[in-house]
Amino acid sequence: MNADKIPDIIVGRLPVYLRALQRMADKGLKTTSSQELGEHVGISAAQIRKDISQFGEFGKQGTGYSIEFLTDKLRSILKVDRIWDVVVVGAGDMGHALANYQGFKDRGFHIVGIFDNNKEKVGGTIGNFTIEDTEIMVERIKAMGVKIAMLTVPAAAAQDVAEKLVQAGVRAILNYAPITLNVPNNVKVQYIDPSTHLQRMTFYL
Amino acid sequence: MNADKIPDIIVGRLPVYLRALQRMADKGLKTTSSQELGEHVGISAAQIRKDISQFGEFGKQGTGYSIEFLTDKLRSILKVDRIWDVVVVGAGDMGHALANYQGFKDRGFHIVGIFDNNKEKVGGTIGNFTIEDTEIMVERIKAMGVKIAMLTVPAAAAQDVAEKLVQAGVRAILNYAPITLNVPNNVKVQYIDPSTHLQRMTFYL
DNA sequence: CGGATTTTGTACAATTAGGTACAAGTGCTT
DNA sequence: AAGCACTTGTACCTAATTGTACAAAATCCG
Repeated sequence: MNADKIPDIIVGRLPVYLRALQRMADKGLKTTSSQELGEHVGISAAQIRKDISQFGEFGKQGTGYSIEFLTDKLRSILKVDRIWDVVVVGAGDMGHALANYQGFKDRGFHIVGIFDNNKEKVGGTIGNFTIEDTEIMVERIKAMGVKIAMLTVPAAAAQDVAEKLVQAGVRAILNYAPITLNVPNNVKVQYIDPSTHLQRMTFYL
Repeated sequence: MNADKIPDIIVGRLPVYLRALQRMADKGLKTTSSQELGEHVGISAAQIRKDISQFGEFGKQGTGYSIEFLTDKLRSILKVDRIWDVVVVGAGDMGHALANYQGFKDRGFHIVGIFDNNKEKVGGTIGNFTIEDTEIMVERIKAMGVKIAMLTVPAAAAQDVAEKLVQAGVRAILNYAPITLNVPNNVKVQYIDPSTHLQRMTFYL
C-alpha cells in the first residue's frame, strides 16, 4: 500500500467504516458484506469494495468480510492500532467536554494534558487533569512527544496557538476555532465549527 | 440560481468563505479579491471565482469583490439572512458546551430549547435554559416550528431520537453521536465526531 | 490621457471520483 | 455432486471536479 497514492476522500471514509464495524463487533457479529456495511454507513457497496481494495484483498467471495479481520486492517491502515497521546488547548466549555468525553479511548486516543492561558484557570482541575499554563505548553508537548492537538481557544488566539503547536512538533490539529488555520504542508488540520456545519444544511431548507 | 443544480461540494465551501469575509469585515476591510480570500481559506483563487459565479456576477474586474455585498449574497444563498431556531437534544457536557456557545448568534442560529430523557436533569438549568423532558420534545418542536436540531445523546439512543426529530418536522440534524443516522432523503445530516476526525489525520502521521 | 496592472468570469483541458457489470470464488442445499 | 445464491475485486465507462489560460473590464499612476 502506497500511502501517497491514496486519495484523501477515501481516507476520510475509512474511519466511518471502522466505526460501523466496531458497532457490529459489539453486537457479536462475525462477518459482514459490502452491501450490509453500505446500508449502515449510507455508501454504495461498490464504493466500499473499491475503497477497501486499495489496501489489499481482505474479503472472501461468497461470504464477505470478517469483521475482526477488517477492523484490524483498518486500524492498522489508519494507524490507530496504537494509542496516540493528545493535548487539549483551551479549557473553556468545549475543552471541558473533550476532557470528559469517554469516546476517545476505544478509538485510539488518550488525552495527556490540558492548557489554558488564563492564570485563574491554570492549576484548576477537569476530571483527573490539572490545567497547565500555555506558557509551558511547547516544552511540555516536546517532552511528551505529542503529535496531536485539539484546539478550543477563541478564534482570535487560534492562529498564534497553532503556530506554537507546530513549533512544538504537533502534526495534526483538530480545530474547534471558527477560523481557517495557516500551517505548513506537513501538518494536517481538521475543522469542527458547528455554525459552518449548520450553514451547510440551511441551503437546502 | 437553481439550488438543485449546485453541487454539495460547492455549498460546503460557501460557509467557509462567509466566515472569512465576516472576519475581514470585522477588521474594517471593504473589498477583497479571489486571490486574497483564497489565501485566507486555503483554496485556489480560480476555485473561489468559479464557486461564486454559480450564483451570479458579484465581482468587479480590477477591484474584486465588495466584502459587504458578497457577504450579503452568501448569507442570502445559504439562507442565513435570517435567524433559525435550533434545539439541542442531550444535556451532557457537549449539550452544555453548545448551549453556552456564543458563536451561533452572529451566524444565523438561536437555541430555543434543550431536551434530555434523564428525569434528574429535567427541570435543571443551563444558562438561561431549562432542560425539558424528551417525552414532550416532539410536540414542543412542532409547536415552535423548529427545523434544525443538534444531537448530543449517546450513540445507542441517537437513531431513536433522530426518528422522533424527523417526526417532529426537523429537516437538518447536526449529529454529535458517533454513529451514522438513517433518515429520509429530505432530511440533511452533518456529522461531528472528534475520534473520526482524528482518525482521518493519523493516517498521515 | 494612455499604458501598465489588477482582477473577474468562463471556455477548454485534465484529472479525479463514482457507477455498472461481470468473471470467478465460496458455501449452502438437496 | 451439482446447481444455486451470494459476494468480491476489477475493468470499463460516465460524471463530477479542478486546473489553465485568457479576453475583457476596471483601476492606477505618472
